[in-house]
Amino acid sequence: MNLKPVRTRFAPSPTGRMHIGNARSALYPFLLARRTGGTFILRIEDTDQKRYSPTAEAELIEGLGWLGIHHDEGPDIGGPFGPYRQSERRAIYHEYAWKLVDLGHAFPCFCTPARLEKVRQEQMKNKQNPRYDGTCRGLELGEARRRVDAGEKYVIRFRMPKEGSITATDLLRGEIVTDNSALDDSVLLKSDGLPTYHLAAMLDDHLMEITHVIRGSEWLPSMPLHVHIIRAFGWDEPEFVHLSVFLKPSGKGKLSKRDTDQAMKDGYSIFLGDMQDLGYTPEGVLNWIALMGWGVPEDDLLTLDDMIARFDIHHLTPSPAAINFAKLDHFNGAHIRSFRTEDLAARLKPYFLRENLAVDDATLLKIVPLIRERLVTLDDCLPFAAWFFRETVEPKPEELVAKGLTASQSADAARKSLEVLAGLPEITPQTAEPPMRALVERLSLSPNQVFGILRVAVTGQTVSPPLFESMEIVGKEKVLERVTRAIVMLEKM
RNA sequence: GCCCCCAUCGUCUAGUGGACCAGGACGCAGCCCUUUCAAGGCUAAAACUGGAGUUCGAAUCUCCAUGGGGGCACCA
Repeated sequence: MNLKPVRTRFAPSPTGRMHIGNARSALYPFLLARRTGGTFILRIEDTDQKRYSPTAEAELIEGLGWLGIHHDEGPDIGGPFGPYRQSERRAIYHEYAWKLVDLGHAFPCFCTPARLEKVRQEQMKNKQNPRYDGTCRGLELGEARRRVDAGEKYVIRFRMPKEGSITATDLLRGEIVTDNSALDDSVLLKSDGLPTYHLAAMLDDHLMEITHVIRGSEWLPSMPLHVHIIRAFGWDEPEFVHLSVFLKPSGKGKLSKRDTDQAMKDGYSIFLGDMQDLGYTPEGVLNWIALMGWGVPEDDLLTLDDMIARFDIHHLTPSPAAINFAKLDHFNGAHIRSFRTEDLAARLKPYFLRENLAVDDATLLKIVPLIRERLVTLDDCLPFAAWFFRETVEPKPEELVAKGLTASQSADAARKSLEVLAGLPEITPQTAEPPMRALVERLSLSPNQVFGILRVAVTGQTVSPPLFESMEIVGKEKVLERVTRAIVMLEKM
């Protein structure tokens, strides 16, 4: 792999919520930049004032920060190639668009949207390809300038050659040859003075000295146009890499609103903003999205640093990938298991606080090792451990009855257990487990039965962290109190 | 309608003409461990879309078909 420092960029348009597709489009260029000791840039492509969403940019930056994908230059931190927000680069686009006119590669166009729409309808009706009909293409430049100066509304279109073909190269797919006759006189500068993506992105990538353009495959069909624009200026084009799209879990089609709604019902989401609430970690999410479209040999449990060390653009795959939430869960759980106790405790704490539980750090630190390997998402700490932070537990009477025993038999087992536990100086796995096992033996019952009764009595639930470890944390006094109460409940049944 | 891209287990993928009766991971099933739930260990089932060609030899190269995806805006 060529390790010359690259300059890459993530160039989202702030129009909606940040999702895993965006995240991956940021991840790969980031990895390439870090891998080569290069530079990763954030550029905001806000040239569509109709679709602009003021909260989107903040969400984008927040999402990147959460994942640990930090940019070296961007609208929030500046840099030598700014501004990094396209709406602030108006003058540049204007200048270069007219430069292209002067070079003969573009022309001003005065056609009204209404007329163009009519032409398009006509063409569709005649089963022709919808495209610009060339009305202003032959306009004399002096005349065109006069009309512009007179204040007439205009756009600037690229003057696409009528003949010949163009060869564009995608790093993952190789050379793609396109007949120019299949290409259109696309608009470069809109009548509001702002550029279209085609002009803005090519210009900025050149001006910001981007060496590798890594973007979604929805841009593949317009790559020939982009290469035309770049060459019209006399520049060399960067390396292009078009990432495959994410498909819905079934693999049939891309994700729709309906699919994302369904995912949310199942406790999943593709939006970064939701994923944190759902208990996903940046490590898990990153690992998940990184491996959709990147074939990493051997171990696939990767941290960001692992990814940087192994990233190779040639191992990206061009085919679409169906998302698989089960795999997200796997990676999330695996990363959680790898966290140090203090780290995991700190990450879990907000989820307890969210439920208004009185978490104290010392207790939390003791709980973490007990629940660590049981967590798939961070908020799974609640069903396992929320009860530790409540004054009392509320066992269901029927759950106190052990399998295969009656209520009074269960009460009896509980009474005998209470005697054993009460006789201990303190309850720890070391002190309590041997005598309790001996008791089980003496009663000719199974550990499952007796420990089950105690589990429900002490934790209030049938599923919990290991029993004796939990008892140690809760403390002898509360354990005896709760077992006593359970006996009363059983006797009343 | 036209243009472009893609195609290996259910899913993500390894594989760049012989080392492939196709490897890994997730999921699924079974077993082991086990006080619940997990985690962990072991085992199993599971794929080269189809057809022509090139070649001594093809998952790998070519063509066609099929399927899937994307695009054809004064949106990105």
